[in-house]
Amino acid sequence: MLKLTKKADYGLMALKYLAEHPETPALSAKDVADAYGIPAQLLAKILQRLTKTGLLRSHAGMNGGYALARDARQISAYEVILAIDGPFFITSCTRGAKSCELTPSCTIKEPLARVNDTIAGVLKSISIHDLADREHGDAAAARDRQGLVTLTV
Amino acid sequence: MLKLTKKADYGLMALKYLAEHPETPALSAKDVADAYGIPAQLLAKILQRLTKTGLLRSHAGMNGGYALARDARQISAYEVILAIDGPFFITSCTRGAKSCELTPSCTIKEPLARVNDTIAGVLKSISIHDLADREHGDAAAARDRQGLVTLTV
DNA sequence: CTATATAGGACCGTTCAAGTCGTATATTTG
DNA sequence: CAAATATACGACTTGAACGGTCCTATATAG
Repeated sequence: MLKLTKKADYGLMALKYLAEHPETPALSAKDVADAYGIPAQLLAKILQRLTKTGLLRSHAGMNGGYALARDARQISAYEVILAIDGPFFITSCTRGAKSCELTPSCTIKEPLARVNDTIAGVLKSISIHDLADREHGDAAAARDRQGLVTLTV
Repeated sequence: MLKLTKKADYGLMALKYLAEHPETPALSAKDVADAYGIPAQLLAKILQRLTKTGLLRSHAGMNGGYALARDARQISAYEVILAIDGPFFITSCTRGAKSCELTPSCTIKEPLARVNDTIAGVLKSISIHDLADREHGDAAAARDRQGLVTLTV
């Protein structure tokens, strides 16, 4: 429980891979799938979804494939997960939902909604660029050393 | 996705309810279930599990039931979720696991493991007491005002 | 002894993630 | 043009996990 779906995992891995190969104009779903040993057809659908939500740009035909629609720094893990898995909520009953099935009995939701927000905040603070090139001495590495994101719950 | 199971939800609600009724020596699973409209048998098994993990103390027979084994301040949401749903990990491949199926292809896991730790940290910082009595002017309310927990990612 | 509880195993239905298949369409290249 | 390569997309299958019920055994208060 509290798991990312494999699709979201695959999506993040694929975007990271694309971010690591900025020289190539486009990489096919098969290219990426082979690189990670992911089912190609499944990854294709994931990338199609990311294209529809505007995170990727696609090009059909030979030598076609996918490329990041924006700079890797401008794409957050949150966006990717949201695009693939849809909105996530820790609790069954959301704060936004007008009425939970157990209303008003479910008094637990308000505090947990804040946990939810915290998680979202963390995911928003992580970019595809952070996932890639973690070994280089850049912002991501600096974050490693002394902690960049500070959240208040 | 990234959802708590209903069982964990129920467990948190039940503990909160117990924390709100410190005067009664014990509340039966049925009492709590009725209070929230939760299936009694299901809740019973959840409470049994929490008893086995030491978060609750049980007493069979008439006027029996469950009571918190510790002060509500000393029981974290993390413990409850862990007891009910087992260890949770954001990614399929854990940092602890010696080899993920995709090793070494899954290069995404390290950054996400830190997200995982962050979430765990947030859940550890929330006690059953925080869930209950949120309206009273205590630590929980103070936390509302200016933020208590500060995490570094 | 009886009513009320916990304890716990067996079982079932539904849902959903994960993956496959098939087909239509676009595009490059020979 | 034709063939090869890709995206686009809907339908389908399979397996596991969640949510929930049922049944039985045991403990205990009155």
